[in-house]
Amino acid sequence: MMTIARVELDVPIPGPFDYAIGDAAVVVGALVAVPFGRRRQVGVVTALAETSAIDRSRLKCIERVLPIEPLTADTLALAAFCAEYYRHPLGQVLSIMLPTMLRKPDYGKRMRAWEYRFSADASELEASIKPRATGQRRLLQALQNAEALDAVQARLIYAGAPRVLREWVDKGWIEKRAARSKSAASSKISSLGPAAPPELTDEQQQAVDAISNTLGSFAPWLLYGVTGSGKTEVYLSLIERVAASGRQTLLLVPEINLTPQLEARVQDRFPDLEIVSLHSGLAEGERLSRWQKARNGQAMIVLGTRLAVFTPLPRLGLVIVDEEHDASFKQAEGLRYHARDLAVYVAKSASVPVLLGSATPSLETYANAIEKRYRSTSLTLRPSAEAPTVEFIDVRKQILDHGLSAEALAAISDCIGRAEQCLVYINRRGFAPVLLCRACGWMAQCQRCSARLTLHSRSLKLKCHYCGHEERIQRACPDCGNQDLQGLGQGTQRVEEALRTRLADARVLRVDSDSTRRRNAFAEMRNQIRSEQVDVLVGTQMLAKGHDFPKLTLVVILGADYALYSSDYRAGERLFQQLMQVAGRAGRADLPGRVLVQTEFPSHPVYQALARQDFSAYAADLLAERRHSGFPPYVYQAVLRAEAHREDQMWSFLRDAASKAASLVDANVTVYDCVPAPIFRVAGRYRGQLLLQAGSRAAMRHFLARWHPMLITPKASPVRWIIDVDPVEL
DNA sequence: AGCACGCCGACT
DNA sequence: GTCGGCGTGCTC
Repeated sequence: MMTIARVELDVPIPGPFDYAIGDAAVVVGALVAVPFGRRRQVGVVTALAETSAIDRSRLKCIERVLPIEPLTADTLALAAFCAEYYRHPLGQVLSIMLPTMLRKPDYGKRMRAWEYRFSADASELEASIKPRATGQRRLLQALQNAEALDAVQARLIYAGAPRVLREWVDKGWIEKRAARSKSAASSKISSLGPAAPPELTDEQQQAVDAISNTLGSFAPWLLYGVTGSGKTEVYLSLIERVAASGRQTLLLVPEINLTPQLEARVQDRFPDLEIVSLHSGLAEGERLSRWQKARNGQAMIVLGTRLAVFTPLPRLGLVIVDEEHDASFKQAEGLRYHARDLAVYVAKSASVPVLLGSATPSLETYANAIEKRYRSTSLTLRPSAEAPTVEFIDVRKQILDHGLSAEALAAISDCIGRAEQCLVYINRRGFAPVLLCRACGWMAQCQRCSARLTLHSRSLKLKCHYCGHEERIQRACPDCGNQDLQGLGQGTQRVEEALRTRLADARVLRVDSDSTRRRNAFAEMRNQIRSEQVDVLVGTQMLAKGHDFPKLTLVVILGADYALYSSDYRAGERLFQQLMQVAGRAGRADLPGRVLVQTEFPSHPVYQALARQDFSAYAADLLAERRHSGFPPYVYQAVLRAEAHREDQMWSFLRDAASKAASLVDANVTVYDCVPAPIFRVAGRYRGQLLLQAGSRAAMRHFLARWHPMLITPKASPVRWIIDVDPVEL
């Protein structure tokens, strides 16, 4: 008779925690509410046992089993893999995987809706409220205004409402009764009817056939498809086949902004299939209900951002990762998982194919394809358009007007004259990246970070893009008093302003994370662009990804050179991917596209490769270089990142960790030096890092499994640290 | 991470 | 005199 349950909890200390099983029916995978310290938490039962290392008398009892199907062995295995591979506490991994509503100990308890109303004259109640108790007064008012007040509203009006209302009920001033249940408003948008599947091109058909042949077994695929070659059509055809056999497809996309668009397209194509999208912008209840639909097999297509990779899918038939090279598949904090890599794991454990699609595959995936560990298939033709022409504007001997060359301005003006649209791409938001004093060389610097403040002219503020700090623009240099401070360099705001003055009639729209912060702002802008209410777009990364604007024929790229100065060996790869992406925006439909790149280094290999639109040659060069200098994908990396308010504490932690690593004498692992992070200080914390490299994933896992526990101290350390496995940025 | 207990400064 | 700061200690 198993009497003890091992429970994983969302705490940063290593579990599991043992609990006595009362009379509850506890099974492995069950979600349980347990007392923990002075609070209650939801945990996941990972094992049942008869004995515990903890004294029986100290064991607490499981309070309740949440009314939800237990997690399956597959889901638990995925969590365990993540915890082990990414060196993250299992309880926290499980907590990340579950919709937040399931982390509440009272989930599914009969939360009968109560409502309150007066049962007697209000005067006695009114008199009882003390003059300063404003919350209680608001409650009273709400009771007077409405016939009845429900518990949820009451809580919103005043956080202390539950207690106060109980008191008033006890005193007999108000009464509590069950609320009449509101009928759930459900209005499903009816579809226009199935969109006719377009005829596949030969290439598309070949890809679909080849991949279809591997359905039913694990097979990783690279779908290398140039921009505009119709990768999505391949996805849809495959989804159709998979769904026809009663199986689910998991479709991962990089950006939340792309999900509604793709969701609409998929839904149009398959009006009879249940499709759910999962992303971080969802309300909690909504997320839970969609998650349930995925988990009970009702949803045939699950579309989502990286988090969706954790969705339990009982009848999984195919996994697709669109724009697989995109860095946003890698979570940058907490559990630093890579959704693309986990997608491969998920496909493998479900014995289904996984399709990684991109016009500029990551070098990891590309190397796998070249070396035949992955199968590959390509789409090289753009059925809807010719490849854009790429030209360079050498800005070395030019005077620029707010960063714009005369040629670029002329091209933009021409483009507008033809009633076509133009995109000015600059991957920097704000007005100018630096505020400089020409007299003494002072630059506006963030007090808490080793970073310069970016000038935002619209809001008249200086903002730190690392810690979010904002301050008013100084009138004069704090060092020498000079009143003539200048913004140096270009950001989206400055380019926007310059275009507005130079091209007075043009309708200019800026699209960056500042201008799209408002809810729905992005969707509105997209509609404006598509309905041709805009001539010139000024934007960052955000505009580069996957959007199809048929009237867009000219792309002007500014300020790309800065990436060439980066110390990160991946900068070249990322720049190329970005440039290819943004160049791909030009000239779809029947209008030829043109790309103008302003640069000081027109002959740099990255630009030459862009001009030839030749990913494979450039990738081959980069791979040769990586192999030669011993970088990924030929080695596997992990970084120990540490930060502390006191610099010396950060360094001593890192050095100690480095010497512990060295003490493990593992010939398969190289331990590098402790170095400062590229942004040494962020939000008042000093940051440093230690790089490790291993010849194989297994070697790294084995090493980390031994090393990681050595770093965990019994008591809280002033140093915050994390191991980043397979980092995408150093 | 929470959330407690515990021992020293500015205020109803 | 208290309210409240965050140092350190524990959670099956």
